Amino acid sequence: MIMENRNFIRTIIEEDLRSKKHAFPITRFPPEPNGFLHLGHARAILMNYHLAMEHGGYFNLRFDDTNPVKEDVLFVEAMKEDIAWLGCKWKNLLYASDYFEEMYQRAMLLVEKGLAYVCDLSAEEIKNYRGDLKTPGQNSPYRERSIEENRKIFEGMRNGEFADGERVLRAKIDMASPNMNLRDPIIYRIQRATHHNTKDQWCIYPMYDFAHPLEDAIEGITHSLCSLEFEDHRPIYDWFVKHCEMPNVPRQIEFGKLIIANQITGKRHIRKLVEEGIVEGWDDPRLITLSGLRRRGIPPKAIENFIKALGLPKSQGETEIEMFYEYVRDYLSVEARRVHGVIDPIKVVITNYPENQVETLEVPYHKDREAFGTRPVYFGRHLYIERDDFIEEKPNKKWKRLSLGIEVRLMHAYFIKANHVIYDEQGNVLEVHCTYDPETKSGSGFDARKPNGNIHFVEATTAKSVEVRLYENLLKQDSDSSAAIEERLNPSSKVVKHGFIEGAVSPEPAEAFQFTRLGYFALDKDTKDDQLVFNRVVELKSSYKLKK
RNA sequence: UGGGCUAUGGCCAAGUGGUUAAGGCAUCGGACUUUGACUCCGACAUCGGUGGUUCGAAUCCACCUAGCCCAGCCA
Repeated sequence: MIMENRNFIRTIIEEDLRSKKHAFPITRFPPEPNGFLHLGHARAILMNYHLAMEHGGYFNLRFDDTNPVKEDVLFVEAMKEDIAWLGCKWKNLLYASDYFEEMYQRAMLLVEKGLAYVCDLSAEEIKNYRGDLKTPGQNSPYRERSIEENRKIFEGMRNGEFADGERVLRAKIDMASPNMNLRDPIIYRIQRATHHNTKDQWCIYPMYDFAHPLEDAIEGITHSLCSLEFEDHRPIYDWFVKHCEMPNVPRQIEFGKLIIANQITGKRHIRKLVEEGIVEGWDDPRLITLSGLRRRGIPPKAIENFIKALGLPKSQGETEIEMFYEYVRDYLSVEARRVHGVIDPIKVVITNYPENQVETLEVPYHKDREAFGTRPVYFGRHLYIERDDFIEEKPNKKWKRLSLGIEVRLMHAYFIKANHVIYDEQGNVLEVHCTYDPETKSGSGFDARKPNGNIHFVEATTAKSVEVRLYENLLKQDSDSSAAIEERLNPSSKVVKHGFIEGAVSPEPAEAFQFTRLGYFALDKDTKDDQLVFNRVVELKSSYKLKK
């Protein structure tokens, strides 16, 4: 796979390079540090990064921290970790707050040019003067203040002479514009709050529409990518770059953000789930936050492949999570070591195998990746197999597993035949007594009989006990997206099982293994010395349709 | 007639006047298989609608329809 779609932004960049408009592209990812990044953000991060790198340019990480009341260093650290994890290396780590002085000076330039004025209207009044979608706005009575007066008051704003919300600085554009963003947008507001970077140095903070184009221009960003809802802001973006006389002229280009169907990404919603204990934190493996995906064991490269396959459209769709999982499988299929694990065990006793004897078989970690080496797999009288792999009576000709009187191959070991079943008081299968045929040892070339399928197993006396967390989608499959989240929750989104894995395997943190025939599993951070804990990353696909 | 944007198979998405309308996911067949996985073959759309321009249109024009965004001193 790993098919990368063409996209219109790449075309624009290549044209700009060909026409010598730019020598190389400079992009940026400009998050506001006010929450956690999720899979949707991965499109913006990876596309900005790769589009720049592919064309010999570079990529900046810039925190758009212009609103201290919503932001926190906690989030900047988390975001840095997530972005680095995705493999995106920023050339410069920057903060909008680094430019507060220059922004102030540029705003003053606007004042000097008669293009900005201090407005004393209250928030409520400004709203009323703005008109609505179909009605033009009215000019503020303060719109024609003298340049001298504006300069003085704006200085006063900076110096803390006014209360929060008492005055704002506005750009003088057009109160009758059909584009609401051009109706004399506010560019500075007074807000006494301690900023995570600049502390109490400022009591006025620039608004996004003013700050963002300046940030881009200051850094020499060539292509400023953002999502569709900012299309209406492009005229004002260009207006500020021009009238603030910025030497570099970045170009804003909008694309459709990545939305994954049937997932929870809203900060409010996730916070609520966390507070109510429905999920275990922002990094719960059922969430598609980047930290959740990381904890679950999703390889970052799989995210990159997925994002590249999706492309960068100008339209706005909703992608099914299954497509993402397929890219995870695609990657892990090649990269994950294989190991036998039994998640819902039943005991098998090989009655013709000596007690207290265990033999060792050398088995490759991946049959197509010799470099992965081999591991010792043990075989003995006492084994575990998957409960689903045994049914007393073979149900139909398609059944390729163990049944009474039926012979299957234990992968990498021997053929066994089931002879007898022992039940517990409730009538559940407790043990299956089998016999093995020493002639059928794997690798011996035995081909006199064909087994009724191949199943995996774990030798009981050497096995490591593991806790396995099986995840399903947090929300029910076709849940009505207009319904309340509480009603859409999938009650079996997390199921904990206790099973066994091969004794000789030592899992590395964050490494995803394939548990043969079951799926991919990675060690969770809850793992303790005496208890391995695995998360199921994704199941294997199966064309087996006789599920109960 | 506020403004801006989008519309290609169940989902994602290429395509910018001449292609049998890429590719991926899903689905359905089949081959292979010591993972019912992987891999491999094969099947699977006339491009929101209607008119028009053209020798020729998903690609140009007109009208229509549907959806999304904009009235924070949020980003």
